[in-house]
Amino acid sequence: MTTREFDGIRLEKVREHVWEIPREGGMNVPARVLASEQLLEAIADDKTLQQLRNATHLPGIVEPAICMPDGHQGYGFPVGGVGAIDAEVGCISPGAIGYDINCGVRMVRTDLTYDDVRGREDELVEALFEAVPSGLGGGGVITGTADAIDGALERGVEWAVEAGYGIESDCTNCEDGGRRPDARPEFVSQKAKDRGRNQMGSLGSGNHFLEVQRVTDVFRPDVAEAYGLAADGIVVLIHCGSRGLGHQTCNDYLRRIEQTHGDLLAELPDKELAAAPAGSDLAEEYYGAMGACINFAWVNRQLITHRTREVFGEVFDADPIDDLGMTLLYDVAHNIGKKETHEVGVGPDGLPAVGNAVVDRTERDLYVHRKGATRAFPAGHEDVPAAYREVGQPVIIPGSMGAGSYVLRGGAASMDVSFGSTAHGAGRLMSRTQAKREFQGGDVRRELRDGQAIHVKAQSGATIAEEAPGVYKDVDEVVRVSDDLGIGDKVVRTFPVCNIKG
DNA sequence: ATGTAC
Repeated sequence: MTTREFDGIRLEKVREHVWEIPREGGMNVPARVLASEQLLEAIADDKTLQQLRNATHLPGIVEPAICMPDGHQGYGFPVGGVGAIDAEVGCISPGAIGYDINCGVRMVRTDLTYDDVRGREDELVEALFEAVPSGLGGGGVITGTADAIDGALERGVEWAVEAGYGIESDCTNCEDGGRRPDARPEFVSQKAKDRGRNQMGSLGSGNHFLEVQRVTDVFRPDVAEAYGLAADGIVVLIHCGSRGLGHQTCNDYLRRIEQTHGDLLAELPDKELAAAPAGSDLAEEYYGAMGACINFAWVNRQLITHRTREVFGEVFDADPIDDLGMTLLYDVAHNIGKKETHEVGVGPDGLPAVGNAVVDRTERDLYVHRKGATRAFPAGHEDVPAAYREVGQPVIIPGSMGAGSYVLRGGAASMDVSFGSTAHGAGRLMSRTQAKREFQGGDVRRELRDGQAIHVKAQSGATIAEEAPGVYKDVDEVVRVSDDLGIGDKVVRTFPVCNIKG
C-alpha cells in the first residue's frame, strides 16, 4: 500500500486521487483527501491536514470527512472541506461553513462572441468598474430600506425579481431556486442587518471579482449545448458573498455557541470548530440566520447581475435580455450548510456508524457543511433544475484572473464519493502577505494586458498583487482530479477578457 | 472573507 506522512499525519492511498487518514484516537470517522500527488503536496504545506483530522472529532459526523483537491487552511476547518453531520444526533459548526456565508459564483450567458468584444475591452472594463460597487466598506447597487433587507433575507432572488432587478429564470437557474426555505431573518442581529444595509449589490474585496470571459474549450458538446455555451461565446462570472452581514452573523453565533456550549467545545481539539448540538436552540437559530444570509448573498449577486445587464445594454446599444441573451446559466454557493438527505452506514440502533459497526445503509438527514466546496448533483437528481436534469447540475469553478475558469457538471459518482460535492476553485498557494512581497500590482496588471490581452481594473493595486495568478494552484489540475473521480465532469473552459475587483 | 480589533 502506498502511504505518505506529513507532520505525523499518515495517509493511505485508497485508489487514484483518494487518500485516507485512518480513524484513530478521538476521530469519530476516517478522513479523505481527494487529490493528485502534486496537489497533496500543496495541501500538506499548511495546517489543512490537521484541520481535516480535527473535524472528524465533531459529534455525529458521518464517514468520511473530506478535503477537496483545492483545499487549504481556513478558520478551524479547511477551505475545500466537506463535513456531513447527522442533523438529529450531531451538530452544526459555523467554522465549517465559513465567515463569508454563501460566498459563491454565478455565470451569465450572452449571445456575444469574442469578436464583438475585442478592441472594446477598455470601454467595457471602465463602464463595469464605474457601475458595480467594489472594495471594502459601504455603497451598493441599492441602499437597502428595512423592507428591502427583510425581503432579501426572507425570500432571496424571488424578492429581487419582484422588485424589478431580474427575470423569472434568475430564480429557476439558481441553486435552491435562489431562496432557502428555512431562512429565519429574525435570528439575524440588528447589527448584521445594519452592516448589510448599504452593501446590497457590491463585490467586496479579496478574491471577489466580476469577469468577462470567453469560452475557449468545449469538452462535452452535448452538455455544453444543454447549458447554452459554445466556443468563442462571451460569458460573465460574478464571484462575491454576503459581505459584512454574513461575517457579522458568523461572528455573532460563534461567540454565542462558545459561551453556551462550552461542554461540547471542551471535547473538540480546536476552539475554532465550536459547534451547536443538533436540536439545541442555538443550532436552530444559527441554521435559520445562516439561511437568511444565504438569501442575502444571492440577492447581492442578483443586483450585480442587474447592473451588469444595464452596462452591456448601454455599451452594445441593445436590450440585454432580448438582444444579447444575458440569461443566468447557474449560481452556486461555495460556503454553505444545509440539511440534505444522504444514504449512510448505520448501526443496529439506526444511527450513523463506521467500520465494523455498520449493519445497514439508510437515508439520514445531515447538515452538509460545504466550505469552499460546490454542490455537484448528478443527472436525474430532483434538485437539479428541469432544464439541466438530464445532464446534471452546472458547477462553476473560478480559477485565477490569469488562468480562466471551468464549467463542470455534477458527476455520476458525486453522491457516493463526496456527498454530492466537488471543488470550488484553484485554491491559494501562498498567504496574502507573502503575495504582496512577491508581486507588485501595477506589474501584474501590465503583464496580463500586454501578455494575455486580459484587462484588469481594481480599487487597489495591493488587491491585484494578492490575487496575482502566481498565488493560485493550477486550476487545470484541480479540475482534472474532479473529472477523473467522476464527481464533477469538465464541460467548458473559459479565459478572462476583462476583470474588475475590489 | 471582514468597517483586516471584542
